[in-house]
Amino acid sequence: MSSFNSSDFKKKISESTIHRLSRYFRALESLEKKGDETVSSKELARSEKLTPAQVRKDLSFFGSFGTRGLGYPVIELKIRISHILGLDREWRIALIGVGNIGSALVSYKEFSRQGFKIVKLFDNDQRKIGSNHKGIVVSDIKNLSTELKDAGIEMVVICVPVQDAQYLVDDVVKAGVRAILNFAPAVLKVPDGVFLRNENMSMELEYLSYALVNNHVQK
Amino acid sequence: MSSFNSSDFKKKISESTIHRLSRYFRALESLEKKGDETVSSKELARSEKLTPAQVRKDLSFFGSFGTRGLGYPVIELKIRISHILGLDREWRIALIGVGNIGSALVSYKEFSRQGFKIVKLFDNDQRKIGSNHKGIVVSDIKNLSTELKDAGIEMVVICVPVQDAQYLVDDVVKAGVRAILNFAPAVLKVPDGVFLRNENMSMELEYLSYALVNNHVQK
DNA sequence: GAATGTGAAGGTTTTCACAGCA
DNA sequence: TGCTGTGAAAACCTTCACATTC
Repeated sequence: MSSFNSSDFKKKISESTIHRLSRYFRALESLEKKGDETVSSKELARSEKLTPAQVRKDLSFFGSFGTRGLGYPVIELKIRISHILGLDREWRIALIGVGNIGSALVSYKEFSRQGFKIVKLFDNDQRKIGSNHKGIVVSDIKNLSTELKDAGIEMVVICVPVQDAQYLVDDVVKAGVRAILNFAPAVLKVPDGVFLRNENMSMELEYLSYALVNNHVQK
Repeated sequence: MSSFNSSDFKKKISESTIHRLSRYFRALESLEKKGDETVSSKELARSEKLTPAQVRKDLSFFGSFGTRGLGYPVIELKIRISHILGLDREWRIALIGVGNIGSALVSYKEFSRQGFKIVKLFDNDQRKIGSNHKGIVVSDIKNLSTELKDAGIEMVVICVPVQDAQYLVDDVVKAGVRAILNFAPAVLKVPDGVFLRNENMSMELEYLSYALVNNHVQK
């Protein structure tokens, strides 16, 4: 990029900051349930095992939400963060690959609670096509492109074997979807402007294995 | 810690480096399958979307595995990394909470392929206790402590509702287990010397939501 | 007095760039 | 010549410390 004007300038916010916002959001939900009206950076930090300065810095990237001497208003801050993260709306999601992991995710309450609504399922297995999971009928992967468009799908979750992942991602991108969550242990290519995140459930077990073998000192 | 001698001195290796080792390991498995005998940091980097310098630096923390002018020997490097990560052995794992996610994980091939063997299941639901998942009979959570010890369990995977997670972790720690993978969206406390990792599947969807809403430029 | 918001300091991770070796 | 191994530089992220505000 050789030039920019003030409207397309945006300070790069780190991935860690965004992940911590998710955590603050959850902490605030539980404070709201408890009936707390305000919370200090110190309290928020303690509940998430962070430093107060970290909490304040993270929030300061997006505005000044607190009151000096008092702290942050729980409900308002929750609303602000939900807006920043795009959690103040519903997302229409399709899930491809209704195997072990896939069908577990269809029933995963945490997704729907946060506004992530799985509304379409796809598979290539004739025995699965037409079957019903939590009220959603599994579609044939053949009709992927048109059905993704017709259903107004904005995000796709990929739960297929590793060898099928790349060509499915290609199809999904062709259908105009710009956000993909991939559970297959594969490094996938997507064009610029498409957001891809990977969820690798073995990785954390491998970290534990490393920690035990090396008696690694936990930070 | 107020003093150390050379034998317990260990340079702190970053979490990111360990996670990248997992990725190199998988890449090497696939290179081995392809029959490649050597690989350069450049090739490894490209396949994982990293820089060659990053690959070399990561590996250099653990030794000099390559040959100048040539690259790294695929099979030997794979063996070395598997040893560093503790993947050259089997781990005996218990899974607590045989719900959606829990029962999907029991059948998750990637775990067993990597030497993570789920050998015990626990639940507190009478309808589940005694039932059979992939050849493993679900035990009553009441007998957790003795059964964990008798089975020689080294790692525990927690897939229970958020409100049950902390006291179960406490019991697991009391039973002498030092590595825990937690799928509940809770911030759990463990004493020093116990390794806890969290797997939060909503977090990456939230990141995608943030990216779409802010049209965040992907790095 | 209490707690935010934020430049500056400090620390960590990544990248650069090149000496050294096959 | 080609590619590793690695100090040094650059980039990035976290923490400090304090002026500011309620």
